[in-house]
Amino acid sequence: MGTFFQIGEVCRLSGLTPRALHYYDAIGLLVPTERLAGGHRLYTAQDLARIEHIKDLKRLLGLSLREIKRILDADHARVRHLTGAKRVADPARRHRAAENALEITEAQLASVRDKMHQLGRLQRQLERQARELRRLCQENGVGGDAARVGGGE
Amino acid sequence: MGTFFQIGEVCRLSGLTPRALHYYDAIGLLVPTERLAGGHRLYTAQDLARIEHIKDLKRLLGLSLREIKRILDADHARVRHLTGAKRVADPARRHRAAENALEITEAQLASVRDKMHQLGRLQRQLERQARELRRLCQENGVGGDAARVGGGE
DNA sequence: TTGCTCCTCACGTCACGTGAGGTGGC
DNA sequence: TTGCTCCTCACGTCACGTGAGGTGGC
Repeated sequence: MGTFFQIGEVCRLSGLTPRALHYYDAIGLLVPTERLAGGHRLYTAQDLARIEHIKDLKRLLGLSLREIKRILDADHARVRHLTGAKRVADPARRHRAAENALEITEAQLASVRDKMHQLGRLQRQLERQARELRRLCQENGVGGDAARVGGGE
Repeated sequence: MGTFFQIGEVCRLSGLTPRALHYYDAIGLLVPTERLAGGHRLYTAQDLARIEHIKDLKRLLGLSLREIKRILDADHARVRHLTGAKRVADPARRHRAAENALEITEAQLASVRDKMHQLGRLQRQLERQARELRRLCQENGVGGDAARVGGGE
């Protein structure tokens, strides 16, 4: 039916290592959709999308794998409750599910904005430092306070 | 002479734990300037500044403590070579030191900008998701496709 | 049979968390 | 003497890294 990827392909596409994927499998964070008789893991395109989500939450927000699992599982469940053919019939419960999902998303957004501010602060600091160093390079390189040594190039 | 901070104060000011500071001391990343006879660590204002730098590089750029140590040590040595009374006499060597420091700073800046872009991408993605969820809340809450259940407040 | 990719132990590492038991100045 | 803060082992944990030895289809 669908197209499957072996673990080697997934590693090339995602930049993760086989060991990391084994670990994600063991803790239930990313269980491959299929397995060959010999035990070889087979991943789908959805699995790849989940991996990208995991990488984002880990590298960009610094969350633990346990927290990431909680968020992704909630997200997945909520999306299935809210849309498509299998969505929850009761509209009140559906409303509650949407509000819950919105809450989680807003929390992540707040975290993202906080990180952006902090990164902005660090950026300005580093830029100031770079300007000062460039000034020092000019001073010592072109019109320094001492004889020129080992000149040109 | 100067004002010293005991480890408890440093923890309240920085948000780190005593164990983390013990560890930073053990690996040589942050060795407190002074020690009491009983072994109690005493930190200076400069030590606190170094801690903030460490926190930034760790939390925002995700560097390992080994990499952070390398950067901070280089930074510290270069600053001392470049400025003040004890600066290196030879202007050619001083120029090289400045260029080296500039290179390290530029590398950090590139990393910061990359992170900002990736965070921006994640932010737009989350905002789109939040908009859709708000739409779903409206649909199910105000003019849904079924009877209203358990209404107001 | 030879490569290649994959597998499962299992021990090592990094950056601490978490008690366990002991010291030292108001 | 009683608290309080601090200390040093030392074992546990999280997220993998790194071989060690074995399986399975072109």
